[in-house]
Amino acid sequence: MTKINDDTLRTFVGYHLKRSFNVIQSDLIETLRPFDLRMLTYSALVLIVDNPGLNQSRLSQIMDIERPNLVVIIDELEERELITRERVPTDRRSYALHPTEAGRALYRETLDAVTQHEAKLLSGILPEQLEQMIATLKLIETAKKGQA
Amino acid sequence: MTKINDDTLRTFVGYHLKRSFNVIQSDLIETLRPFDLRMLTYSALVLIVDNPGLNQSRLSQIMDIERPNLVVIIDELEERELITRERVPTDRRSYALHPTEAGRALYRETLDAVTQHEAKLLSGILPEQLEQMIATLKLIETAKKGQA
DNA sequence: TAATATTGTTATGCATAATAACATAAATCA
DNA sequence: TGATTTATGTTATTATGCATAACAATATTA
Repeated sequence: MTKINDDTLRTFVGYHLKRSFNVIQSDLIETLRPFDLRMLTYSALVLIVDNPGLNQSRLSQIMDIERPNLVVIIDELEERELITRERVPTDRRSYALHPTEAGRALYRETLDAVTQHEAKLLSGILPEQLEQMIATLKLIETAKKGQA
Repeated sequence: MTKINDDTLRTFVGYHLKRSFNVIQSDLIETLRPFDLRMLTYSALVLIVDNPGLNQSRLSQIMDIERPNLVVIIDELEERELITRERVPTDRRSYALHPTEAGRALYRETLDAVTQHEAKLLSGILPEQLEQMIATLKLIETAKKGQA
């Protein structure tokens, strides 16, 4: 079983990001499965609980997805009665998104589970090291705007 | 335009990884577009050039994708005559994958382009900082195996 | 008031990824 | 050796993530 050489791809930061994200993503998917949530429905739920009243346009912006893709996510959360869509009197085009009590309860449960799973997965890494990495990731996140 | 609060999601390393990877991925997709390559076809091409003779089973392993998903990728590279599938005499089940001269030429072109684009995108970040981050990313990558 | 922009939506397509089932060939084992 | 198990590549199918075009309803602006 000869070892395969991926040195060329290893010269790319994106390759490392992708591979490590895959590890965390797999863990997260398994963590969310018992709650019948996908990554995007979970993210949306958290953001709605933390920002009650926001509309779909703003939510799609912060989630970095196109508005059409958010519709089905909101549909699902609404159908499960985790959130509500409420007409805004001052702008009848948009809906204000609010969590239901069930939504807030699920939020608390999942937050606990996700936090613990990630902590366990990353338990072998020093907190300072993770903090430093996050600082660099933030720089990358804003790199697009920063440069021409 | 009220600012949206994503502090909860910011407590997760995976959230930062995802967002920063999106930035790099967008850049990479644009970089590869002129060469008519997607991320996966590009990765496969690089790995075949760097490891001539490997088979699809091994390639799918290193690429962290299922074998069925690799088939169409290899089909595409073969149809464009960038690689060849050659029967292995000692194991007639598998194919040895080899780059053609055109495949090696495209490899060189794209390697240049991708390297330059990533360097430009990350030009505002100190090399030491990137190196430190990569070291941490490698730890995450192997975290799954490391823990129970 | 007329033209333009925004919000949510439907429809559609592409890319990534996972699983089941299968034919062919190799390896194991009993 | 022959029977069973395993490995490789493949087809088919499905789920998910993500992007664009086009549209109705409403709001904004010129």
